[in-house]
Amino acid sequence: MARPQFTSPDFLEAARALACEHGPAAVTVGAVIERLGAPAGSFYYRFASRDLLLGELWLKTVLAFQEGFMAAIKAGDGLAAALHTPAWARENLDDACLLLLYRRSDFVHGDWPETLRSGVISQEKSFKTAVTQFAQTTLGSDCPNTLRRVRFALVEVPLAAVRMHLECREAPPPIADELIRQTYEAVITGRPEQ
Amino acid sequence: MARPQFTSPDFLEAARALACEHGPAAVTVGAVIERLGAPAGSFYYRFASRDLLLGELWLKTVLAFQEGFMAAIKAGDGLAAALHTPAWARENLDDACLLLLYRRSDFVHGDWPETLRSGVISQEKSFKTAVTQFAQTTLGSDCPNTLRRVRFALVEVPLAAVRMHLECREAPPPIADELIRQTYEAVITGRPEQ
DNA sequence: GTCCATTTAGAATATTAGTTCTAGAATGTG
DNA sequence: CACATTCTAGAACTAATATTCTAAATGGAC
Repeated sequence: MARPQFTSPDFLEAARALACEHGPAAVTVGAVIERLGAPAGSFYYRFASRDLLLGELWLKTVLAFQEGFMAAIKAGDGLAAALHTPAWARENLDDACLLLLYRRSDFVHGDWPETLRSGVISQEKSFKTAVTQFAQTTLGSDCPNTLRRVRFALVEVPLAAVRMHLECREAPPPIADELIRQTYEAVITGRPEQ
Repeated sequence: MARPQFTSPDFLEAARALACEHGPAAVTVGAVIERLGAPAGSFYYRFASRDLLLGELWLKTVLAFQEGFMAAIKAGDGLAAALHTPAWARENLDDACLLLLYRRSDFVHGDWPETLRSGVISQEKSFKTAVTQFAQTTLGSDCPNTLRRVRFALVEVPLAAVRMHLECREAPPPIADELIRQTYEAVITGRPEQ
């Protein structure tokens, strides 16, 4: 059998480079194969479609990100979970640009390919249950407003604090962590009952 | 002279509707003229290019948003400026979806058309000087970290608090304001010196 | 060495979208 | 009632992109 010259990871890596430099829209099949010097046939031998490539790229990246977040939140350490965003972004600048600067729908519009659907659903689910569990055990409630509060402090604010730096392709500076921490204390620690 | 049947505002309005429902990428010339029942020629009689249409749409919307923000910040009321985002989003749900859910570069990639460039530059400039002035007069400093802090509390956090609701095309609920206020107090009011 | 699955190779095809072009209709003005 | 200007009309053109297809090269197994 012929020796594989262009493997799936090769294509994913090329796609990642293009996505974090110019956004997911720049990840055209043409651009990917040109970057790799591969023919179109080799690409379609590995991936049934462009959607599948971008879907795999996104899913792989979000799962890598979520790993540390889930560990912290399951340990009951909400502040560590909030600070995971800048920390992970520093360690994985390219992946962070790709994941945190764009929306999931920029990678896959509409319906996800059958193959990836279960992966995305389980990713969403495990995230939601972890947040709910944290709200319940740490704040003693999982009413909508408490969940909203947790999501704000653990997800939205860290993302907001980090975004402008990622837009310059720079690692988030220490002030980002400080802002996240202060917000966390005001919004979560400050009111453990409501 | 022939009576105008399809005016510039007509095209802008159709583009706005498409953009806030399906994102700026869905604003194709074909979709716009189909929505209006206009021929392609009429569109290009009003707009030199698709870029110009999307550029005008974005600029018009951002200026409408900025109006209230600038009024509050120039009055020295930082909290009011921060709360302007959810307030404006409630009053202008469609415009908010368009403006706050996407990035400027989703509307115009790369260079802006000559006609709009000065408008965009002056918009950026007036925003920056207002923020700097606020930092100086209210916090007594305009060092990078103070500016970062102000930008966080007045722009990034309000945006983060509002985004998930806009994604469902819903008005931000009161809890959004509460989170913005608590963050503002922790990050700005709480430390008027550093 | 022949055979076969694997993989490369890239030309051909299809679709979508932006833009241009030419012809003609509408309407205020002289 | 011409006539010039403004605008409509939509076919035609161009470029980019995803995808398919057929042929051939590769390299291990028998």
